[in-house]
Amino acid sequence: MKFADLGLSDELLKSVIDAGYDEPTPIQAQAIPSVLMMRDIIGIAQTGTGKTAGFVLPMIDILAHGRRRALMPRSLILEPTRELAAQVAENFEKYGKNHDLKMALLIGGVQMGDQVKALQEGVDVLIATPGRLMDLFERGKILLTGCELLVIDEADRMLDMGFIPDIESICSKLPSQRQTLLFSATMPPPIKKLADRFLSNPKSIEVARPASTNINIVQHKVKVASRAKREALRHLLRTDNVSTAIVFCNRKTTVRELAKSLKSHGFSAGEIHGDMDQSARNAELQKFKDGVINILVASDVAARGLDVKGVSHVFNFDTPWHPDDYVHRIGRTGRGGATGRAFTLVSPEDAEAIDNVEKLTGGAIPVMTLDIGAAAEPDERPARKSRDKAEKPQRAPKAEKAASEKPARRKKDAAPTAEDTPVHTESTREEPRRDAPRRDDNRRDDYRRDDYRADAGRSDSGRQGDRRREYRSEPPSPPGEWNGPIPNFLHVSAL
DNA sequence: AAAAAAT
Repeated sequence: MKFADLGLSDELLKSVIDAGYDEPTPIQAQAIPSVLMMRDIIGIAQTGTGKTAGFVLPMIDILAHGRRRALMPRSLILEPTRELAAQVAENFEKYGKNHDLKMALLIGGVQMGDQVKALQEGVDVLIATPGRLMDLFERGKILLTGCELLVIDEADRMLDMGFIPDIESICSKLPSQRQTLLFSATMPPPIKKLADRFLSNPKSIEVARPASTNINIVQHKVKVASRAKREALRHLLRTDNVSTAIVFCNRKTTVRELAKSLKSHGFSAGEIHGDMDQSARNAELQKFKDGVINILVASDVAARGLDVKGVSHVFNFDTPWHPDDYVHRIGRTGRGGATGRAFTLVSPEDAEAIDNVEKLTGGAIPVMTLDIGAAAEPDERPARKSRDKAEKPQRAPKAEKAASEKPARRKKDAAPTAEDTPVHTESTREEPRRDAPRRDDNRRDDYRRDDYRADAGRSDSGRQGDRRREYRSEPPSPPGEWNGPIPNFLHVSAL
């Protein structure tokens, strides 16, 4: 399958080829012809699957016909974060260079003046985060009645962020005669409901199972006492052939402190999180893209969709609370067919979270132990379960495990791991058959955690808080499996 | 337990 077979115009094909692409990704191959036929689409796809070009390319051809008018954008793309919106705008610029199309990027954190001016001059494409779009709409700076093409990107993320009421309100301002494309990595009931309400006879396109991880990413979890995390990270940064890395933390404060610490240890690091103003965020991201720094310490503002070429490593300094975020974070590496490496530093506090991640992704992540000193004196409690002991032989853990354990269930997980994992790798779990039901359990948990009512807005957080408490009051799961003495620190040699 | 998004 070639791009030339998808029905795109010649001049558009030229920009695609100039950008270095020849073969469409699966989602592009499926989405582009349908979008060109003006179908509504529900696309279930992770970021990194080429989803953006999947809608940007056909949109350019659709918009090539017709005229733009002041204040009346002809199409609208909604994105959950400013960075994502900016990225989609870059795509439009790249692929639309042979077309006379105007776009406006409507995001918060920047002056409204230029945005208003662009709207007054007339735009073909509006790329927006919901907040700023609503703001401008309420100020009467936009008319959405001419907007006959709508893209709702990362819908599940929008849901997480409480944007669904905004989305509904925006949808109701658009003409009912329009084409709507909805993309989401997962399809929880509220998103399905949204799709039922605002899409007509949509074509479903699914390219990757939700929450599956890219086969090009070699994953490890590194057991480490929480106070040894920084040292473990530095060790990995120095020894694992890191060219460019994103280090994710769960808290903005951790991001700040870690970035500072890395710098003081001589690393070329920067930071990005939501407490920084937009220009600082942009500047750090640009430094990272330009190679001025090669380590970006980030909050989950950068977890989804961020597309920086050539990120060799993703480190999870903390295991994300929400297992979906794990998939998104590590998806920042291994892009475009390259091989990436993802390390998750797992301290006892991360035990429950990593457990949820493994349930979601359907496979135990291989464990790696480091031979760094600080990790050898962790603050753990004695082992509690016999299973734990069985999994912590002092010697040759691998051989023993290999005999007793079934291979990872999904080949795609097993393949890169087997060939690329250092010798000192073991698997911590032996319950493969429970995978399927537990995955379902986990998903139900997801639904319980968030408030999915259509009218749930940010002002409704009290209710959400109640639910969270309810969720958390369930019986606590046992502490981390490796709370017992950490096994000998096997030397990890050639990584 | 967090983060994000309008100011």
